[in-house]
Amino acid sequence: MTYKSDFLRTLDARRMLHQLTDAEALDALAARPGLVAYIGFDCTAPSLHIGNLVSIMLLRRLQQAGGRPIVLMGGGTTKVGDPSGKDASRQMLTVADIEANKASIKRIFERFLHFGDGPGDAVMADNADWLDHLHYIDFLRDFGRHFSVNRMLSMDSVRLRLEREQPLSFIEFNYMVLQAYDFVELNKRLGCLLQLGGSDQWGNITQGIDLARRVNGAQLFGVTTPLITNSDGSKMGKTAAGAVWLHEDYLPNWDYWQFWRNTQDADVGRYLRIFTDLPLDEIARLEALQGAEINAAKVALANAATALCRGEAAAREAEATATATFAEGGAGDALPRFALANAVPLVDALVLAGLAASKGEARRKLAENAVRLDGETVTDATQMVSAPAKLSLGKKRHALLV
RNA sequence: GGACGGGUGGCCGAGCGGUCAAUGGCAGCAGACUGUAAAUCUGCCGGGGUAACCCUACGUUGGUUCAAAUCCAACCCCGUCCA
Repeated sequence: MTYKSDFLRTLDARRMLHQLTDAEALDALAARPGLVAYIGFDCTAPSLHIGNLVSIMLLRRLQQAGGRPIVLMGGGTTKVGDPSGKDASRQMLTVADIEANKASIKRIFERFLHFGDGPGDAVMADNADWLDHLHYIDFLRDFGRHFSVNRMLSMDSVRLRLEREQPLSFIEFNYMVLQAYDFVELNKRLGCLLQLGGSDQWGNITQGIDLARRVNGAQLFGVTTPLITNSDGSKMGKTAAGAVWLHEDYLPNWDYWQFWRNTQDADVGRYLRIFTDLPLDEIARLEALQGAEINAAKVALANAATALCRGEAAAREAEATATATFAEGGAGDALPRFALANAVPLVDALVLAGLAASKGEARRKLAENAVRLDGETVTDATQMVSAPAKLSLGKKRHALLV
């Protein structure tokens, strides 16, 4: 269908729509300014990662379309743990960890959203504010009676776990109940009418919609995005170092830029649409590039995505470093640097520079002719290395000893 | 509470007294080919050591044995069914 509202039209054009409830009514609602929508973020790690980025972009697009985004920190729900899409229950996080994660995560959103008190400004909420002090019996009587266990058992998040005979504890079983209640609470407190999320959140979202209708007759809406995978079907956002963190403290700008730069050909257009604000006609042009020329599209993607999350300067520095390092065979400023006071054997230098996890691995890589020192292939583990020098493992990984 | 099944390296999953640092698959890393792509092929893939070799590891703790991931005991955890 064609949407009247900027918001849904944009999401559709950028292929960020998976499922939505009552499309026509929602479209009408979104066509008026000031639609309030929320997404919840659990505080399971001190930084969000690429997997959360679609959700963040969703809020950004809402704000760009004149809506009001609510970032809901899961200060309360993180204490319970979402079973969606998982086989094993997450290790229980301590309250102190959750608080620390929350404080750290909050900072990320300021890059993507404008916060404030105006009608279109984003606001931050924390479900710990209402979940931490729930009275169990009251809650069961007021809300618990609206949940059908029969139905909950049929929801993917639960059913798949049970079918695979994976453990599911009662605490996790409660997660969707709490998330449903969040929606009702945000509706009451902030006039929130829409919950956004990844496709794995559909069940949780519809539970909230149903609960609101039963409790106070409100009509709420839900929109989910498709699960973003690489075109080869693998999970997006994994690198050698693990997750691709949005937070600079957990992943340097250079690596963040490189992550996008190394996107597979087949994914470039899709990622440009979802993860950048570049105009769609520009994206169409970039996407159409053939052969080696598509590298230009990848640079554009890396620049735009990095600029959003890390700032323009970071993007420019990373691009300059990439040119100096790959095109010119030299070394750019953004390469990782490691202080080296005295000459050390090559194996130790490789470990120090983070190119090998252990000396054994360093030796193996040397034996594979994978190591270069200032551009020359080296194989002698006992060779002494002193600063300044550029160490390279393979074609892509470089480090400067200074 | 009872019966049965199970807990193995990042994940899945073999092994069920020695030849086991542990088959295989996935993921990952590197090499070749390329375009810092994909696909494909090749090698590597617990730690230390130039090496011989040493150390750590198969839920936990003890035990049997010359020798245990493999046998025994207790305990912890999980699943299925029963109460």
